[in-house]
Amino acid sequence: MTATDTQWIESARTLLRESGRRSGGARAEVIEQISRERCAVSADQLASALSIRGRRVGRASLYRALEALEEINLVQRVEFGDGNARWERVGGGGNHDHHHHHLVCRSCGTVVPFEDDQLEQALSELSNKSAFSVDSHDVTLHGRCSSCSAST
Amino acid sequence: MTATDTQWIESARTLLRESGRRSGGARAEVIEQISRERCAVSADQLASALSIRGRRVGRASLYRALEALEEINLVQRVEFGDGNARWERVGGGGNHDHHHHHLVCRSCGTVVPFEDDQLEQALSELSNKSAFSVDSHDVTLHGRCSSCSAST
DNA sequence: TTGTGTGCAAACGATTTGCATTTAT
DNA sequence: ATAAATGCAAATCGTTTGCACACAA
Repeated sequence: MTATDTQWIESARTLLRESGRRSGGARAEVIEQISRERCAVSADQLASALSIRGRRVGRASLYRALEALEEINLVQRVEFGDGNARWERVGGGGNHDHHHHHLVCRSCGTVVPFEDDQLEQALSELSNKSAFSVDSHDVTLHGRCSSCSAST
Repeated sequence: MTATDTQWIESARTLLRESGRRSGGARAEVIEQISRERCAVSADQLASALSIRGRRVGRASLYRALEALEEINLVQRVEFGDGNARWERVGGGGNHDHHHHHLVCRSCGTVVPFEDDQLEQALSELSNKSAFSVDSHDVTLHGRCSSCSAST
């Protein structure tokens, strides 16, 4: 577990408390699991990861935990067009937030994160120009990963 | 109806025929309605737009038409994180394809399209660098539109 | 004719909600 | 003590599928 992970977990606990919420077992497990993930994961993936660790969490609690974390802006919900939502952590105070975007293989579904300064620069200028008050953005590149390209 | 709209409709008819499909009434209506839209629309929006014109189309036929159009790459399915898919036309041969991205108001759900060369430039370089063979991309900026910002 | 296209109704599956119970504070 | 958290089961809701019938080629 990195220092940033720990910081994010701390932020989550603090912000949840400050927003008048209590910290039950299920929610704590979801928070810890998300802090371990390095990219967007589906509700199913979270549930099985927890299950494997012997920390079975009810579906309802899982979704409610994600909803709460989204409300305090520590988690972002993303969709890649396959009809399933995914969630990933954002912010949390660590200096290096691992802000990234996604490459999605339209053949096998693999999701790979990437970062790019020039892209962020363009997005930032765009956000300033915009009539909206922009507070987040997401970019998805769709294509075929190298192994799927090979096997065609 | 612009020249580009007409071209897109023609492409749709041709490509559907070439892919061994027949052109029934429902499908034709969906094609015409999408050609009228200037940005991503949900299945519901399409259904009611057609309904208002007195061209009621079955839900199944609607989704099947969208699926067919997506397969021949004349329509792109996008999701903005609210759990509903939307579709919009792409390509079709017109020189100016109106390739664009989206600003989404997280308060009222309004979707506004925008274009930006610098952004496209960054995305294009990124696609070349990537290990994936990238064939499409989408960018969504989330925030609050001016009227929602005002009324808070 | 021969096989697509169509639309109704039923099926699906991810996410949400109702509710009785447990638990944090 | 009091209200929030939990998890089961039931309810939602967008989307898909099965099927009998209509229609294009």
